[in-house]
Amino acid sequence: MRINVTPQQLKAFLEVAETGSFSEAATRLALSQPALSRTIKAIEETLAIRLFDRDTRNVALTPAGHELRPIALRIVREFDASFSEFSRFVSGRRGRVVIATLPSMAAVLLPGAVARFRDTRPDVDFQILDAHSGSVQSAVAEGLAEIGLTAQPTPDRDLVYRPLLSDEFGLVCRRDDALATRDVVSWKIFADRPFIAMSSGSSVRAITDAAFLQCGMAISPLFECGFLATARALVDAGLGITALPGLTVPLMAETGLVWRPLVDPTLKRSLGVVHRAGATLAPATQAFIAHLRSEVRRRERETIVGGAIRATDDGEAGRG
Amino acid sequence: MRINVTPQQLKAFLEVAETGSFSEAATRLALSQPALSRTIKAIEETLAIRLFDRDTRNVALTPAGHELRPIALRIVREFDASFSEFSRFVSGRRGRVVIATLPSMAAVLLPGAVARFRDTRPDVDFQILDAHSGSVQSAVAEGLAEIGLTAQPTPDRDLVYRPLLSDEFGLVCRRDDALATRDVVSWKIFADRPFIAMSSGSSVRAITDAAFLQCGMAISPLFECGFLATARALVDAGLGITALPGLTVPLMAETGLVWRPLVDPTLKRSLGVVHRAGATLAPATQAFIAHLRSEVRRRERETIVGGAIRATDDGEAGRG
DNA sequence: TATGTCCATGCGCGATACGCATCAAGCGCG
DNA sequence: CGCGCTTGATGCGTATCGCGCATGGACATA
Repeated sequence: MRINVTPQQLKAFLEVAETGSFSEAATRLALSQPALSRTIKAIEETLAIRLFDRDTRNVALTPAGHELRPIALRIVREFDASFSEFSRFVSGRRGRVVIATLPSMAAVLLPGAVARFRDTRPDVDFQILDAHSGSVQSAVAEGLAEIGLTAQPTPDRDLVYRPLLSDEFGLVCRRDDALATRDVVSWKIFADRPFIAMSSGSSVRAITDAAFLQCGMAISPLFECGFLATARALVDAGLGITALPGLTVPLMAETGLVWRPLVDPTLKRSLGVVHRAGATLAPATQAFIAHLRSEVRRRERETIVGGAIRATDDGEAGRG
Repeated sequence: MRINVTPQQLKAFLEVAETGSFSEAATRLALSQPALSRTIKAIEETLAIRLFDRDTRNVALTPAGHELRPIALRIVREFDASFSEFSRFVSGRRGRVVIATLPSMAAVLLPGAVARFRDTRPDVDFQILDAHSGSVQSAVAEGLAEIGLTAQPTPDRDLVYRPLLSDEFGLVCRRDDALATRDVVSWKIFADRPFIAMSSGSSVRAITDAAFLQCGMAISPLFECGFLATARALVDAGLGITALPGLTVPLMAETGLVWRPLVDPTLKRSLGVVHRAGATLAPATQAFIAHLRSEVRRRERETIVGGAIRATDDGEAGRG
């Protein structure tokens, strides 16, 4: 004899109780009548009590049956409700996405991506922790965030990195700067002009340092900024120029600043998703990553359409 | 693949989640480790999502596992609580006993029986409907009461009657009546003395009518009473004498009335339990019927001990 | 009395669940 | 650095279960 009753059996019991007929209940349950007879018998044996007084003509609940009915109803409903709710989680329609991200991603790519994602999945909540690249990595490693959006991290066997987009570095200067009219600018320009650097530990700084090393230049920064807004303000004030990835362009859209590709060398940072190795991601999170990829593809298409858009507008600005 | 998850499986899931080990959980579940591995795998396939990130060294909940845990806990607890409560019903420790009963049983036998029954089963509630014998029968037949305590009913294929005790008829007169000193009295006495009858439809009246018929006497009642208390008061007032079953003696214990067995013929009414044929009785009700039988046996023992007790006291009066 | 309906049961088959034995992968100790 | 222990996964054989089909028995209706 089975030790416990299953929800299936309770549903069978309820169906018989409701219809007052084994045959009818069996039909509704898509089961043969003999099978249902035995199912009820099995429950009765498990519970050690008769649930229906039945002869060939009538089927009626015993007192025990009456007692069981509300219990079975409650359990079956709870069961169904719980698993239908859980299935919403499984399909990614419900959940919480916790993301650690670089400030540039947080400010530029994420808001629109999250907003559009929630258009179709309003019951997915987000928690966004913005931090510099090192902190992003550790937040993911410690489980504070499920995924991180950051530059390619130092190899770590406990972390998985998958690239999302390539972010090309360019010169940022005032609109009235002579450089503003050039199609491209060489990194060597920083030998002649004051350089405003991002602070150590940021992924941008790592790249600019590498660029100068590659060009054989020893550049001493005029300023070191922790925030893009600071760097932007300094450039705007005419104190110098800087090099920033293209992703940050939208942040300067409303200022008088201009972004021009830097060449010799052309440098890109890889931005992508990190998460713990061996840790399954929540369905909503997986869905969001897929959504991010489509967002990136959309951005790339729009960028290709015309250079004009690239410098003055972007996908985000074009949206309500 | 099984269509639905069983509480068993949820318990297995919770055990693994709690112990963080398949082997340990399998031991606690009294299951082999391979069986548990397959159980978890089955749940994951049913829910179409991975619940544990596991390798040979670590077992950790996935986001879906974290999501499922409180759900599983709630369901399992509800399940266990419901069935442990239900088992109290099955064992007769909880429930409601609805009894239709003759007034004499209601007043004499039942109070003590119910009180003692509830000493050991405090969670069994009682509903007692007192009515005359015909009403008792119909109350049971209509399902208003689960069982009836009444005189043997007219045969009815929808009702089952099982005798509980034999209730001998006796004379009821004032203590200062000459009859009070007799050991026994003949029914013929009613030819010479005013007779106070119970109203038609009562089981007592049916017997007294039969007695007079058997003795070839045509007795016209002085009064017809619906209630025993009325008959008692009339006898007490010296307006006549009456014949009542021994069970009603305790009701007269505090009055100046005396009960003496009536002979020629010795008449007894059979009192017992009726219930609907084919209707399973609730466990608490069955237990109460069994308890009633033991109560009756106890009464009979006490009655046998001495006639003195019979006339002036009874089992009920001896109880605090 | 004949017939139809309804629940129970015998029977056989396919699916399931389990334990045993074994495998593959990591960790720890010597 | 390798051996052994531990742990979860998997192949395999067996016992049990759950189901449908066919049938039986009881009752109501005509």
